[in-house]
Amino acid sequence: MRIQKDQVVQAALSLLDEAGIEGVTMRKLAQKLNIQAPSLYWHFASKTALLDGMADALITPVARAVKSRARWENVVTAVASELRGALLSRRDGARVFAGTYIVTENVLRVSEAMMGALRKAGAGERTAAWGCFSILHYVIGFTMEEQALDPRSNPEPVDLSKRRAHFSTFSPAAYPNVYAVLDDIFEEDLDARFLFGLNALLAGLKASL
Amino acid sequence: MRIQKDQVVQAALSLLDEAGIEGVTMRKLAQKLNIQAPSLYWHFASKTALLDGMADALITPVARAVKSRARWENVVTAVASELRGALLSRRDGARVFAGTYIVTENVLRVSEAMMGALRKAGAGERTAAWGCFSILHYVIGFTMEEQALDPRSNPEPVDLSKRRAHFSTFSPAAYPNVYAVLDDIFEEDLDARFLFGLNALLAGLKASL
DNA sequence: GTTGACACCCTAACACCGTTAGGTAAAACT
DNA sequence: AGTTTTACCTAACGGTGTTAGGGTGTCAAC
Repeated sequence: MRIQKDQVVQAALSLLDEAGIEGVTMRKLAQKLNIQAPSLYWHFASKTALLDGMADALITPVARAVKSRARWENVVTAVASELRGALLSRRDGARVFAGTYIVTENVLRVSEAMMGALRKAGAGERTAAWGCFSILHYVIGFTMEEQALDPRSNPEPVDLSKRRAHFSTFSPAAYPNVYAVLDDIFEEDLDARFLFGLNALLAGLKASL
Repeated sequence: MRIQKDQVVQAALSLLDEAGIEGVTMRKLAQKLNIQAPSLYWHFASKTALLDGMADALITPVARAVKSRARWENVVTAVASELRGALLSRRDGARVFAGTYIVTENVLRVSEAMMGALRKAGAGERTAAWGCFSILHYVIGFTMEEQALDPRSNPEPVDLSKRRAHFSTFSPAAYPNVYAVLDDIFEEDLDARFLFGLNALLAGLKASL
């Protein structure tokens, strides 16, 4: 065995960081591994399968060491934050993950940790299942948008003043409420914004126990 | 004017329904309009610009007739549901929307409606702004996943029994909580699931007013 | 010690992609 | 009538995922 599947995935993730999701091509990846592009098809049936492998590798660290002793809210928050962190750890990571639909041991482990916490909190089957998915959807949606605005992902970083200037091309009279909260729309503390929504979701779920 | 920008977008959306997001190519779109592919560049500077136009057209109907007289929770729920409906109205609609980052009148109108409702409920600037985005992220995350499993989007519809069978390849002992709530994971009433998460989020926001 | 299987990689090529350069006919404006 | 603008054209470039079919080294079995 000269090259293993896992090495290909690692090289692909490294390429992802360098070139972004659009720059991950079979030829460039092959070049990184000092082989020819068609040889990659020995390891992966298709590029989609490769992206699935990348997505799976991306979330491998999540919920690895989940301490179920903690209070259930803290467990859920920790897992959600770890997932966000994992997606953010690579350029376009959220896009890669959202673009695939995989059911692997890693995905199950994350779900298990979250559903376990919810059930421990006294949630019924339905509340645990749907609540878990609601949280995951929020995390993915948030992180995708967060990363789309990340300067690292964008060829030319969108600076804040330009975005505000673009907003000014619209009539303030037509969108009074948007203008009223403009400062908070452009707030850059994304950790705080993430936790705000997550806590709201969590509080809502807690109320329906 | 033989062909207007709007006609191109409409044809592109029609092509999207027929061929999916991967099937939307400049050549196929040109064929649909009885012109040659490079001519499309007269109307759009790039394919990305075209996709932006498609995303914008997709959400045009949302929050068109929002009755701000209603109770604020109902306004938020209505706008969120309309957004989900708009994304679901076209094959891969959520993927198209999530793949772009646009700030247009249509986007502002949706935000305005939602933030207006939140502020009317007594939310501070920050709660209104961040709460609005939390809801939008949830809607997009949910709808993306919903549509990824939609038989219409998938070449070969993933049937339920196969997905359950795939789950059985994993050890129930390792994932007891997942197995305990399996019936609810596979519940097919997606309207109910959507509203479940939305209501939780809404309840959480209400508590922090 | 030869044979065969298998793992891993190769070259060549196909059909398709987004995009650019440069030209052309018709319509609109002055 | 002359000029500009609009809306299209052909030809072509460099890139994409993927397939077909062939090679070469390693390692076990006879």
